[in-house]
Amino acid sequence: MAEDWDLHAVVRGCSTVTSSSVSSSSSTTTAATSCYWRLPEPCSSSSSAFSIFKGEQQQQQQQGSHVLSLSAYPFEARSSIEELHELCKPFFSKSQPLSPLSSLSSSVSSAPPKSVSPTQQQQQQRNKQPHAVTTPRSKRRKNQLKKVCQVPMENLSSDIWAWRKYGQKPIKGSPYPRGYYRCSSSKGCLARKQVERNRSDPTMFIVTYTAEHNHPAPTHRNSLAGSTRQKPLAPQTATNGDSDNTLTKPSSPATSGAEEEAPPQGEKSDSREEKEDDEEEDEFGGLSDMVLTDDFFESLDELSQLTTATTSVVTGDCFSDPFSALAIPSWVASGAATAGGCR
DNA sequence: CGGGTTTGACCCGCGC
DNA sequence: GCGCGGGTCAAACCCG
Repeated sequence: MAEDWDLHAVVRGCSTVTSSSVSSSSSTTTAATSCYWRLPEPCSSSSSAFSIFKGEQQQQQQQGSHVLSLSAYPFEARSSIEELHELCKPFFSKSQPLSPLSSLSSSVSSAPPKSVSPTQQQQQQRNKQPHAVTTPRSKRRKNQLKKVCQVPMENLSSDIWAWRKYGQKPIKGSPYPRGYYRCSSSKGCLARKQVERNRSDPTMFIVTYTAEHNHPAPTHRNSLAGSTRQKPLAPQTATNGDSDNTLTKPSSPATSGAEEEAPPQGEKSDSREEKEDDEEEDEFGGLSDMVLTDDFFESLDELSQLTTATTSVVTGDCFSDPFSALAIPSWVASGAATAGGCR
């Protein structure tokens, strides 16, 4: 299994937004990050949404996803977010009175409230982990609302949360394995994320967020300082013998991959880190709290539908993923930053 | 020692 | 009903 691109590293974000990046519009391919909600049920109109991205995304769109084109640096538009938040209010009430956490699980909870079946009991017994209790396996795949983002390699894993990898699987039809991460900031946090390389565009990664954080974003990315280790290329790569993988990935991609092949940005981010670190705290401290509600996303989704044609770009920028603040390849500094305790 | 990654096994949902 | 594929678990191991 030892896949080529081990997402081993904690995909942790030290994302910070450099003001210089503002200029990046959604149209820039390299820096652009796209996100969209993937709904359990295909939305008939979704296909008309944004066809900004190619390949897989289009496929996903066809599957009923809403695509928001996002700047790689969503937080740039912080002020706009507030505005949008305001704009969204009407939709909030309109869409549904969801309580936090409800939307993501809403689709799940919306399922007929069947009593716990024997199998579920088994599962719950088996699943001792906190999240398992709240998200019985039997339902886990049912109607899960997911947020899918396309993230360029540079921005990969640059979100503010600390993620712990709990699994990796080869995906059929894709040369690249998919890494499974869960939030390690808080034990009870249900947030999960999947990182997968875009087959059609290896430079892009598809990050899928599931569930939401039930805790404030870590003010310091070093909540797990020192835990991220830099994996030695040698040993692992030996097993990477996979033709596919080696082929597509000279060095390893993905989060950790990025870590390994990050050189170009490494130095930059290193220096960048320091100054950005400061920003990071206020940048994310408040923002994440503000934005990270399902209601918000829920309504955003709706909003995106409503405003699709007209304000796609705007919404995109603002609604980029609070989960995955994109900016600094923290992985680059995974060693430096995390080891240094982030400062 | 605490926390992360790796990886094989297990379980479940879904399509046929 | 069956098989496949995906998602999760958890033991083993590694690192700071």
